[in-house]
Amino acid sequence: MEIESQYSPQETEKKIYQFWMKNGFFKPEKSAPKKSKGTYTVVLPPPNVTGCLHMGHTLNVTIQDALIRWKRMQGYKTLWIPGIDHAGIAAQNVVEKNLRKEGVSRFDLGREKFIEKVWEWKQKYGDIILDQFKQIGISCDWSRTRFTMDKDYTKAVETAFEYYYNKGMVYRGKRVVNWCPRCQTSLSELELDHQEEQGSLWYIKYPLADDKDRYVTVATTRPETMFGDTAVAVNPSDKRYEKLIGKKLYIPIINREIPIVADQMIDQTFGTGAVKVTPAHDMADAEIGRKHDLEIIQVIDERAKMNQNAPVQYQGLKAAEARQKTIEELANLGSIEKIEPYTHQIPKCSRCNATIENMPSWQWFVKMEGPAKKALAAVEKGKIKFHPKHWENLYFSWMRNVRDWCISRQIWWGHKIPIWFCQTEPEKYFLSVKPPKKCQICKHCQPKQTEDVLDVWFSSALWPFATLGWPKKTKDLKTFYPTDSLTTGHDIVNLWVSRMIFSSLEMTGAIPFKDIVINAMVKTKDGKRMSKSLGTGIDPLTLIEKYGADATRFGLAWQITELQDMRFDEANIMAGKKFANKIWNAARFVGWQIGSEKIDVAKAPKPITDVDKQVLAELKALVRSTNEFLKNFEFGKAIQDIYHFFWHTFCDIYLEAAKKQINETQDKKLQSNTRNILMYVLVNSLKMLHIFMPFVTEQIYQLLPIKNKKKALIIENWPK
RNA sequence: GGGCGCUUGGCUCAGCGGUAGAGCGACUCGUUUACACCGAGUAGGUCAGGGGUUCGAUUCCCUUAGCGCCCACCA
Repeated sequence: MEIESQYSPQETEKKIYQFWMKNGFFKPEKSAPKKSKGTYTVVLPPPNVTGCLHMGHTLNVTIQDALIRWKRMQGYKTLWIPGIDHAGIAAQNVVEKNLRKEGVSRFDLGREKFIEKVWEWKQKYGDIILDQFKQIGISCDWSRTRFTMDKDYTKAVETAFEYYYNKGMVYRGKRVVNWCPRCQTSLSELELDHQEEQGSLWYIKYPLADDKDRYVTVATTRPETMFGDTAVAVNPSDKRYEKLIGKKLYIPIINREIPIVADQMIDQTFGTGAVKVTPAHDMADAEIGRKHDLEIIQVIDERAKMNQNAPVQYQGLKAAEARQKTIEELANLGSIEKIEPYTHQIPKCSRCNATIENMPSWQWFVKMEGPAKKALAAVEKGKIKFHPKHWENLYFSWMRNVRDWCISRQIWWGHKIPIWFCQTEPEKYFLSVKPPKKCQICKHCQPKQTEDVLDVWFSSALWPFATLGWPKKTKDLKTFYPTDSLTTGHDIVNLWVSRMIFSSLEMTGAIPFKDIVINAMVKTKDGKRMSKSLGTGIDPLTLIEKYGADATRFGLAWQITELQDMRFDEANIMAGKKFANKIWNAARFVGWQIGSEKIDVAKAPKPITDVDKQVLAELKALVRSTNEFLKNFEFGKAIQDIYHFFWHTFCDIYLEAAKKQINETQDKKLQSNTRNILMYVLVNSLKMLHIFMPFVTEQIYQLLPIKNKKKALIIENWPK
């Protein structure tokens, strides 16, 4: 073989990937043997349309590709379905931000036009993201690529909603949400930034109703919400207030009567141990309010101004202005006991930095009691396993305390909830997936669909089966479902994995997957989060360009342990590049020793010398341990062992010995046997290496003189 | 506030009841007909601190400190 002594991934990788694609090796129909050992299915956690490839994705798909390639070579009918998530508010944000550069808001455009814009974005960037994945060399069946807003997928979403609705599991309720007064939408916790602000803690005296000379002092950072107070809460075991529980207090200024209630939640050591409860404007207070059946009085509106429930002189004031006025008025009344400086975290809108207001709003919920029970049992009984196991704790703790799922969002981009409101009786509604011909309530009005959109996770929860065609009874669904393993980060165990499990049990009656592989979070060497905005992110595409995809994959796989974080060290990628070169040169040497004679590697040659014995025995042991490691999803150990064998046993010891066994003897039998062993060990090493470093290994395979060679290494038989 | 994880040679990490290993890096020597992205070696750690269990602990338990993550309703 006339080959360069330096392996250059950049030229090879593109060529090899095209070769695989052209031959359809990623498709189960083309890659599986006629008599397959069964199926092995994986669904790719769909990246957001907004995203571009980061180290987390790279690690995540490296693992999945190793599994899929391993199973494919073992003779399973393997399918790996890729796709993209429409990413709800994240996508809406990005497009909105882009529009803002042109001085246009989404409200200027209107809903229809805006959604068109998001679709344009998706068309443009969806493919870019998938191309990035291809650069890593992953073997997804691209012909089955799905998007969570595709027509068929939308059908699945509607069917799922219908299912819950018809079973009486969907309801509408008022709940305190995070509201951005500028963006006019509720936001999830993930969409908030917390900023430290210097504020004050005001100690305000609330007089007792039956004895105006006595009072209870409450501490608050938000005095202006006092007009919405419907109780004062104390800890039941707080001696100071024991005798006051159940008595009434007056809210200063407005002199409305409110009860003193007892609640475990109250921290006796904070402030005065007595808390004003404003169920409308505080999540915690809302919880207390629910427990004690308190009235909810909203005093701040959607624009963060005081509404008609506040005293007249306050109405229309911004919350901050109202606070000032409240303090002045309280001071005049002599109701302020003291003021302490207080530093606290203020929630801000991550998009526009406006201060978030908590306020009650109507939302849609799915009852979780039934689904959670089933989902819990599936993991408890071991039908679904977490790897590493301890991650199941995260799942259990969430599932055991799960609250009803708020599935509605007040954004524009997403699946519209198929609920229609009667215009005659506006409180009444009905379900209709298609625009209804007439109102099912009053039979004569023109019903209006809710503006709300479903939580993105509602649709991603259906991913394992909706990608296979559900609710249609497709051949794919029948063949490939349930899937086998799901690989993802621990950050979305509750958001996503849990929801896939119960959704699958509800919709299909089956578990969505058997094994959940939790991959580590990739952090910087100093343990910092990798983030673009912090400038701590590392772009995997740059690494691929610099060292090659094989090296990048190797470097990441090498660092896989059971830990929750991976401190990423680029040195390992460099080691990967060296290793790729080592493999390349070992193969070059073997090819050189052999010439053009085709070697049969179907069976292991018989050893003659001690080194022969050693290398063959170690290879055999390696195959066994590698299978064991992979079965247990211990990828780091697997690649480290293969590396060690290849470099130190095969190259350092056997190759050196082989030089002597071939060149320093006249023994023809020993010479040819040594050549056979060289080729045999090389090819079998390549097979195992292939699942982590697919490109170099395939390239070498293509060049080697082997008898009865398969068309490609990717469909070769896994060593026995 | 609660929960979880981590703390082992310069760096990234294994390991595990009987006084420590790998890769990278460093150093020494060697090799220029597979590979200098190489080979053969060497140095380097009181296994975060304290306490306990034990014949014996890096390994088990408690505790302190630091780091990280998740959850949460400190007004």
